[in-house]
Amino acid sequence: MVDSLKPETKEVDIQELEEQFKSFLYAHNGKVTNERLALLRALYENDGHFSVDEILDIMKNQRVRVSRATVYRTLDLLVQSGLVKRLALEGQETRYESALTQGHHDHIVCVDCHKILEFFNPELEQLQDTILEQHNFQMVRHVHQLYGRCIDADCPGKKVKKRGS
Amino acid sequence: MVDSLKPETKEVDIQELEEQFKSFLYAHNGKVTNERLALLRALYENDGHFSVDEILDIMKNQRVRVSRATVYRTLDLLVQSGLVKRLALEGQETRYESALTQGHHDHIVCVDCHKILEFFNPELEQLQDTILEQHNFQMVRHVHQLYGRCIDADCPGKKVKKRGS
DNA sequence: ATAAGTGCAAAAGATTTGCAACCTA
DNA sequence: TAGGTTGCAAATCTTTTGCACTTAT
Repeated sequence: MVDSLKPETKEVDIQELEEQFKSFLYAHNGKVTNERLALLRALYENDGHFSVDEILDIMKNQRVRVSRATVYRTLDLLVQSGLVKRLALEGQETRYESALTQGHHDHIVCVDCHKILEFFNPELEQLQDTILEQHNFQMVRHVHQLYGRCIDADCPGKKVKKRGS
Repeated sequence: MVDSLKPETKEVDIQELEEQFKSFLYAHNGKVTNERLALLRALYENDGHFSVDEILDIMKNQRVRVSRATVYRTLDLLVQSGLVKRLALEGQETRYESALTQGHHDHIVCVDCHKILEFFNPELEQLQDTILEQHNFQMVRHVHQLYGRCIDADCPGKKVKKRGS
């Protein structure tokens, strides 16, 4: 029986996350700055997959002054620390999401409206491990994205179809 | 029973491919030029996953004069026509491969030496269809890449390990 | 002839980097 | 105070585009 679950959702404590990030920084000779903590919070207090521009907007709305360069540099740190995941989708900018609010998952993307859904399927995960093993590889990570057309009424793709152009 | 096959290999006739491409061009008000045919041949007479730079090198070696802009423009046409596949791998340039010498397949990539292997697993394909269906999406395509470390002796990742750095 | 293709150089978009001023520890 | 961090602007890198010239049909 095939079941594609939504990834499990976890309660995360921002305080605890900050501690984790601080530990990471300490271990890497890094310093704890307002910009860094604010970016961590921006990604965890908002739910979604954000582009760098969107992150800059979020922070601006929260009256946090930060440069684009610092956002890029900090995102690298957050990804290295494992607290944030980088999502390279085809045909759009790189996006970032909190890594600990959800269990591991992959993505479904609508090619018309760019909506992003998440899925998790244990069978799939198992199959991937087996395949890599068969080829004598040690798994590091995987990229798995399903691109399709959603059936939502407000999806631009749908509208175009109706006009029959 | 899990079996991750190598994708089936097909014999392709370059002449026939050229006809296919010409038909595509004709149907799109496009013209048949030397540059376009040469690029089609470059990708089919060489086996691999090539970056734009590599394609330019191949063509230069074959004494075909073509500009980078034309390569980009022609690759778009070839991808649209279905004769060539575009491969967006993380951390490296976009690559292109012939689409008809092999059946559908996905990729395994070594994060150390960037070696690319191909695999095909029917169960995996089936699972993906089911998942997309469950989420009310119409499948368009998918991106599936397994990143790992290969065990080959000449892989740079291996060498680093030996020194124990 | 005429619409489309080509090369070139400039433009665009995303990300990285050098550097002087500025903070954390 | 010493070394890491920040912002800014300049630099990179990849891909796209405007335009005058050339070619396929």
